[in-house]
Amino acid sequence: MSRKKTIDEAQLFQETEKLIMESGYAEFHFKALAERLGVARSTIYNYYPNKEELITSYMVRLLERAVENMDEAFEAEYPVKQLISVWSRYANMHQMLQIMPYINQKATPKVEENIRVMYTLFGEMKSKIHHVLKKEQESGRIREDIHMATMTGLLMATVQVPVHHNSLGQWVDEVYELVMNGCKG
Amino acid sequence: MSRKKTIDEAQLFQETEKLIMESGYAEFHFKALAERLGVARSTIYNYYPNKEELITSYMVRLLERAVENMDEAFEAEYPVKQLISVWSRYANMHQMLQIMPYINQKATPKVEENIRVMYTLFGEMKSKIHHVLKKEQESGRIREDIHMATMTGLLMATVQVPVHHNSLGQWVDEVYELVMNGCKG
Amino acid sequence: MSRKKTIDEAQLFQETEKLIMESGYAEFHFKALAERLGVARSTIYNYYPNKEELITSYMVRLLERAVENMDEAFEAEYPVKQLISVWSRYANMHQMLQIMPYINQKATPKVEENIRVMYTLFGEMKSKIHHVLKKEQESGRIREDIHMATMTGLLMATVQVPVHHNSLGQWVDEVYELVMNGCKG
Amino acid sequence: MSRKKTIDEAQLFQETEKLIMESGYAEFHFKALAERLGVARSTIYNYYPNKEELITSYMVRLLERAVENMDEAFEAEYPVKQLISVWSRYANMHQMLQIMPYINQKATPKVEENIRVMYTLFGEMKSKIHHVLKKEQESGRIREDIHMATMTGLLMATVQVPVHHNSLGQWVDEVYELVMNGCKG
DNA sequence: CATGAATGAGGCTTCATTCAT
DNA sequence: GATGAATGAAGCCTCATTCAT
Repeated sequence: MSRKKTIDEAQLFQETEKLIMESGYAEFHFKALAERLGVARSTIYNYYPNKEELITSYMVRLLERAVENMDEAFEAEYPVKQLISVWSRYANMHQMLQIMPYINQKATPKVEENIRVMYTLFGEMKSKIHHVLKKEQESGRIREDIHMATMTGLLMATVQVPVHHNSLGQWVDEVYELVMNGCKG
Repeated sequence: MSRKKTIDEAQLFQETEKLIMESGYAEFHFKALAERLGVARSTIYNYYPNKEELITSYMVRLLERAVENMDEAFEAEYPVKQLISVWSRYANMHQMLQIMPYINQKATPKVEENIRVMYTLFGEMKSKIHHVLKKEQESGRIREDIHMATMTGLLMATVQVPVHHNSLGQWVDEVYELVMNGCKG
Repeated sequence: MSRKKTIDEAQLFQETEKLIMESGYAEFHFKALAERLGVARSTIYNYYPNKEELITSYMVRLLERAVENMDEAFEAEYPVKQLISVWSRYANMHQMLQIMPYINQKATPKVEENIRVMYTLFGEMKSKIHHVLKKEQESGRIREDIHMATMTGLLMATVQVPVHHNSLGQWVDEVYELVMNGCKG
Repeated sequence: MSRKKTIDEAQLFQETEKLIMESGYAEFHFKALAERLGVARSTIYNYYPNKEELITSYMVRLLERAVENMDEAFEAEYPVKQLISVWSRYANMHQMLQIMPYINQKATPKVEENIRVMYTLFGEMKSKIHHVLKKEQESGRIREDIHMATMTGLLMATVQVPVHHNSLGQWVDEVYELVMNGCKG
């Protein structure tokens, strides 16, 4: 009946991510996006009515997946290590979240909703980490004399530790080792 | 007619920082800045020829101070703790550095130079941390089986750990404790 | 996939009128029209090649009917009253004509023709009113010391008098009374 | 101190009026306006933040003047004639008011306020006409058997009667004669 | 015919920046 | 130096319209 699509949401999200990771949010326009996708700028408006909705929709999806993946930690042998591992796979998510203050959060109702959803997901995420740590405390594998919030914070901050080594696996090993046993010689 | 209001660099930097900390780089315009300073927009151009130069100059100065302060760590009793402490006082610097990708880095030669200087300063900073850690390793207070870069990274990442507790002092204590001895129970 | 909804000119005109009466010409898009008709926007192009042709065609038809109805006045007992009565039934036409300045009159040859036809019909209309008044003058029921154009104009302007009372009939009675005998006490 | 202005509000209003009278509201853009004024489009934004504010501000001023002028009628020898006369001088106002439905009335708070003010002024206007008619009724110069609203409406509608004759004075004479004494022969 | 997809033209706005005083 | 005025570049967005299926 109608022409076949030349782009789809997957491509849209993919280029959105690439664009932001490469050049930051300041360079994220529909103009640039359209150029990369090889379509007219207005075409994108047939998919998303403005850039805020596109980017927040993308971020929601990203967060959703991360939250799901986090469940792996519950069944893993070394839950904390698993957390770090999952978390590291979402390094880009961390960067994406960093741009949230730059988003015009009142653009449209849909945007506001997306933002709300993101906060909810973010809360879930923290809560899952919390649960994992709590369980570990109960089995005596994690100390109890430090505020949970600090430990959670440290764990989440590890995503910022640069990956200098051969493999992500090695990175995870080292970071896990440090987080668990500290730097002391 | 004209009130002949005068501004100086100190005010300029101060409002620049406030503006960015409050609303992020996206809200950092000469328009907004001029309003806060109570001068005409064009007046700012008598001091800085464009916004990139202003902001990068400000950041250079900030970094310089931080690098200087870092030297305290060399003489401290607990050098690593001191590092964390200094570092935490520059939380805003961390946020400022985060906006670097949003800056049009090719604006003018002066901007490019500022960026270069910043990278140099950043290198110095890492190097100082490196030295501190190295010295600690030599005196056996820090382990040697983990890549230095990972430890440095973790240390620098701690600035992201949120401060939930009463005092910054307590925060430093807890983070230091975790960094040194880990989470293990 | 496609529901194969069909539309006809009658629906098209009906929704056109409703749309314009409710929201004015500024809100008259094929986008809105298509939504109300429950068809794809592009479907309308199978009937009318652009919005100017659609709207001018609609207006031509409206005017044609009004002109026809005006003939009733010739046979009526009180021709002037009949005129006012017919005229009042075309209040919406009056509103439609008001949007003419907003139409891009050079859109297509067909549009230009429609506009021409409208002017012709409008002329006919005036001429019919003129004839009615003339005949009334001849039978001495209407004064002769006022320019015919002014009287015609006043008659046509009455359509703007708001209808505050119970019935349209009452409105016609009052306006007719005023037009014939004036406000004088 | 600063450059001298190349345009002022008066010119802005004047061209606004001309533009709308000539081409209708659809052709009223800052682009067209800027061309006529011989300035850059963005310059106009230094005066009015959007077209709705400009146009509604203009209309408010127009209405204000009309309302003021209406007071002449109270002191005039033939108040109703005076009303028609004043009213006719504001023929353009009538056209301007016609475009109100096309204005995006929620553009900004200022626009909303302007609209409110306009309604207030419009109410004042009707009320003044009402008073004049009432006073005339009391002195027996105007009939009492017709709804006031209808007479007010007719009076206000006269602005639509086209001016075919030499002078506006003549037009006023004829229309006044008709309004007072009617068409009857 | 009906449709959904793509597009271009055109209008809206915001700011950084330049300039005359 | 300080200022207010003007401007251009750049991004946003909406529709009418075309086109392949």
